Amino acid sequence: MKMSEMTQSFVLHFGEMGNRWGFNRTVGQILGLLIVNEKLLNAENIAEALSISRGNVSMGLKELQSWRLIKPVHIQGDRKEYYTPLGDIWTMALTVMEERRKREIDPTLTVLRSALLEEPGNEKDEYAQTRIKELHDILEQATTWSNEFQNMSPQNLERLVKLGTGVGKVLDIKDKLLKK
Amino acid sequence: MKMSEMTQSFVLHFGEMGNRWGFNRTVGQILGLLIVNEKLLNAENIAEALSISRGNVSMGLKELQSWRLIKPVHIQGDRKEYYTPLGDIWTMALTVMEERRKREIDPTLTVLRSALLEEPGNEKDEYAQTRIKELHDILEQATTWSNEFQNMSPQNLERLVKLGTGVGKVLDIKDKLLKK
DNA sequence: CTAAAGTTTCAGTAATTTCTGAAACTTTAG
DNA sequence: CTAAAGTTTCAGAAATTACTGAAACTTTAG
Repeated sequence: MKMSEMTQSFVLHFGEMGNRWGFNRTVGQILGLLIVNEKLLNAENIAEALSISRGNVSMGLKELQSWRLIKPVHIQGDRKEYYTPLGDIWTMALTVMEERRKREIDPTLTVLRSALLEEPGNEKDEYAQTRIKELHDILEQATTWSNEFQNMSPQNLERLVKLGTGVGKVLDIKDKLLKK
Repeated sequence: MKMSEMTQSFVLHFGEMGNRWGFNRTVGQILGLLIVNEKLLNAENIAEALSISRGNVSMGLKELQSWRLIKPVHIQGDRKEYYTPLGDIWTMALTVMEERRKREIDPTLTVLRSALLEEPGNEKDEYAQTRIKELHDILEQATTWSNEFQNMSPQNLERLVKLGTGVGKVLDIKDKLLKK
């Protein structure tokens, strides 16, 4: 499993980026490798290609599965597990979005909600609660929206995205509708 | 600068969350504290309230300014700098979005673009490039979209968000309109 | 059922990130 | 200009996170 120079540099950078995207460097590299490789890879291939330990690969594959980004594939007559990305790039992007929401927004919402349930003890607390409420409302809205995305048909989703710089137009259309 | 119990627990959790949102624990705590406090705070107040070192506060304030989330305020006749959140919660949410895009998506796009410029050396590279192109297109689209958000008028933005679960419906309706 | 092939776990170690506190630097009142 | 007040920097320490590799575990061909 020698990587071509292009793949090599892509995978390396993808690892760094994975860092920012919510998983660690090696997990990012594994994902990059699986995305960019047409052939299925097993844990051994991956460890060799990335020069990381077998154990680390195992952890990484597990994490990527928990993100629902890859899946194991059995090959007839071979005892090894092979891995492949789950769905096309579009699906993966949506999945990453949703998982990040779960990991970043949901826990914050929980905290904010419990703060809002408390009885303010004084004016300072009252001020605090109004700010917390604002935060809460925004995050809740973001959640609603993210769900909307997940449930939209792929075609509609694509059309919405293609609308690109025309998101504002959607609003105009809504106006026209309401006037009828 | 003693925090009420409510503030205390909010700030602590906000620190943990800040972690996931792109800055470190103390930076998150500082931001939480500034958001939830009506009164302006100076570096000393913050260090005391959070029991962290003066130097660390200085670093944190610097980072929050680099995120364009807070600004220093001079008070007549006081030599200390005071700090306050920059803009309302809504603006801050947009700012965080944009800054994250800059830090997460933009560098990735750069890497992908340079990979696409290379001449594929064989079929494997060709396959890799098609996947990389797909990724590139999605991230570019996301960027376009994020810009759209930033530039939208606050009213339209609010209306779009309020649309909530109705974004899909608007598309359906658009279809009907176009058929006429 | 056995043993070979493969995978996962986890304790210890390595690498990275964050934090402290003292020294260096900057600003301004007098 | 001086010194007091305030801020920033940064080297080293502490805390956290990631990685290795060997041992434990699981699966399956025969």
